[in-house]
Parts: sequence; C-alpha cells; structure tokens
Amino acid sequence: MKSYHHGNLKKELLTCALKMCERDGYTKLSIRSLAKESNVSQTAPYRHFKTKEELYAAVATEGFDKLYKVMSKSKSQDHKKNLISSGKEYINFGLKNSNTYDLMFGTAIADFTKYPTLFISANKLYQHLRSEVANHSNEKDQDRIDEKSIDTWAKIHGLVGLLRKLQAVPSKV
Amino acid sequence: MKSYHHGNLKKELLTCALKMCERDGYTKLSIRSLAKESNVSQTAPYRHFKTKEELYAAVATEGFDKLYKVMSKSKSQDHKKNLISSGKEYINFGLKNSNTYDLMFGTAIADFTKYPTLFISANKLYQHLRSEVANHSNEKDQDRIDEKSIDTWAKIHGLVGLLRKLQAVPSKV
DNA sequence: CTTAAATGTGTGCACTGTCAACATTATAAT
DNA sequence: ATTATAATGTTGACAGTGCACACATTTAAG
Repeated sequence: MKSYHHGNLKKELLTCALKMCERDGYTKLSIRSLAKESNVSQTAPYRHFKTKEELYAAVATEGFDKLYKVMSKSKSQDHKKNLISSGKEYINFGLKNSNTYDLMFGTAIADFTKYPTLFISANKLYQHLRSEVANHSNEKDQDRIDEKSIDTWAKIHGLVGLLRKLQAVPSKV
Repeated sequence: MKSYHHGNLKKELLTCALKMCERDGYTKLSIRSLAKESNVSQTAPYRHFKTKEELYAAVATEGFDKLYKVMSKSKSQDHKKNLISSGKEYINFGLKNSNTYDLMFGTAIADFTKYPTLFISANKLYQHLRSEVANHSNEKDQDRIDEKSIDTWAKIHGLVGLLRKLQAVPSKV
C-alpha cells in the first residue's frame, strides 16, 4: 500500500512537528520521534531538514505565519481597535501556544538570518505591527515609529513571558 | 593528592556550571560535560543535583541573585534615578549574560515553585523592582503598584528579548 | 568502635543528532 | 523508450546524553 516514496513527506513532517512541539515542548521534539510519529525511518527527515535547527526554523516560521494571520483579522476603520485586537490576539497566541511561542522567541534558533523564510515571516509580522502603530499614533517620523513599535512589542512580549511565570493578572495593555 | 571525597563539590559544580552555561548556552550544559570539566566521574553530580532541571534551577537561582545585586547598587535619594539605574542594569545583564538570562526566563524550568530557593530568589528580585516602582510613582493602591511593576518589568523584559532578535536601537525606557 | 549516611565511581539502558552506505523511485537527457 | 542522474527513502553505526543501579570509600552518629 505505502509506496517507497511518500510524495508529500516534508509537509506531513512539518504539521506533525508543529503538533508535537506544541504538545510536548520543542525540547522534546526530536528528529527521531518525529520520524516515528510520521511512520517513517529515523533518518528520513534529514532529506528535508538538514539539521534539527532547520526543523526548528520551519516550525517557528509556521508559528510566525499563524500569529500574523490572527493579528491581521481586525480590519476596522478605528485604528485603535485594530491595535488592541492585535495585542489581545498576540497575548492569546502566546499563552495558548506557549511552547511554539518559546521556540519562536527563545534562543533555540541562534540566528534568524540563517533561515531566510523564517526571517521574512518574522519581519512580516513586525511590519504589520508597525503599520498598526503608525496608523494609531499618527506619527510621521520613521524612527519614532520604529521606537514606538518596538516599545509596544516589547511590552506585549514581556507580558506574555511574565504572565506565564507569575500568576498575576494582566494590567491594561 | 586528590582525595576520594572532594569536600566542596557542590559549590564547585555550580560555579563551573554557571561558567559553562554562559559560555555555551544552557542547552549545551550537560551533566556529563559538567562532570568532565570538573574532573569528576560522570555521575558524581547526581549526588548534588537529582536531575538536570535541578541543576538548571541552581544556575538560574545564581543568575537571579546576581541580577538582584546589580539592580540594588543604586541607592540614591532620587527614586527616579534608582529606577532608571535598575532598568539599565537589567538590560545590561540580559544582553551580557544572554544565555543565563534565557535559562532564567525561558521554559527550561517548567515550574519555579518546584524549586523553593529559585522561587524565593526570583521573588526577591520582583519585590525589589516593586519597591522602586512604588517609591517612584507615589502610588498607594497595592494592586496598582503590582500592575505598574509588571508593566515596567514586561517592557524591560520584552526589550531584552527583542534587542537580541532585531538589531534595533533601544528607545527610551 | 561499629554502623549508617553521605558522597564518590563504574556499568548499562534507552534515547538523541548526525553521518555514510545502500535501495528505490522519479525525472531529465539522449 | 531507454538510460543516466538526481531525489528520496532505509539500515547501520558512532559518540554524546539523562538517568538508574550496584558498588567503593569516606565521614559522622550511636
């Protein structure tokens, strides 16, 4: 029944990895366990991901794309509403997908620039946030927009991190 | 020369682990490599750290204590100065000791409450920040103080994380 | 002084990332 | 269509890992 060549292994590995990562945490996500869970030989994944970090990068990319999606949902005329919605979605994502989130923002992947698709996805997310900040603040100066964007991102990102450590109640964003 | 019983192995292991963690990142810090670098048998560390996570916890505790120390340096009458100094020291610590920082705030240690000394050290740090925030803001309401404290911590924590990902210039804190 | 506890060593198991050699299939060149 | 080649799969091996066990040696308590 099962042919020697799978035909679509890379995609299947990726979705399986995403599932496993979120379920068990990325530290538990091993190439071998991934292979086993995908019913394929131990080293088959190496044909599609040269190294474990590359697998991580692929999973993280998927994560950034998913996050981008939920943050782009709100398309109100009210720019403030958009920004708030994005913030909520961001925090929600960070709390619900905490394992994937940690892979995305931890030190598992040392250098994003080594993985162009990952870098692009992460940047796309930033650009989206940036545009929302720009719209909301009516700021013209590009550097100031970047400063504000990073500030807000930092705040939200920090919140996500701390909300998981402490059992504190989130303040107003 | 070297006696069978080391006499001070735990402390020596800890400082060695701290060094290795910062040098290679906590993912590379293995119990075995630690044992080797400390010139002791592979399983000797297990007499002092029952599990790898416990070793992590010990290193992280050390990190929190160090961070507390540098953040408590400034004892000006000007509360604003104290807060700003602490912020700078925090960011500096996060950037200089990025590997240890990641161990402290990543998901390597799932639940702080499992390691009381770690929990206490982390809390002590928070209480310090909290007191500085309280002093600076002249706020009375305890919940509001907590909110503000978490907000500022979140912002700084987020900043540290992002500053390492992006090559951006930090904005005013 | 004897006995128990603390702390060290050696061995072994199951798992990991990665590599090299080989098998099979799909694709491109003739 | 047939053949060479590249893509994709499998098996086996190596060193490194966390951890559990039995054992050795030292320290401390009775």
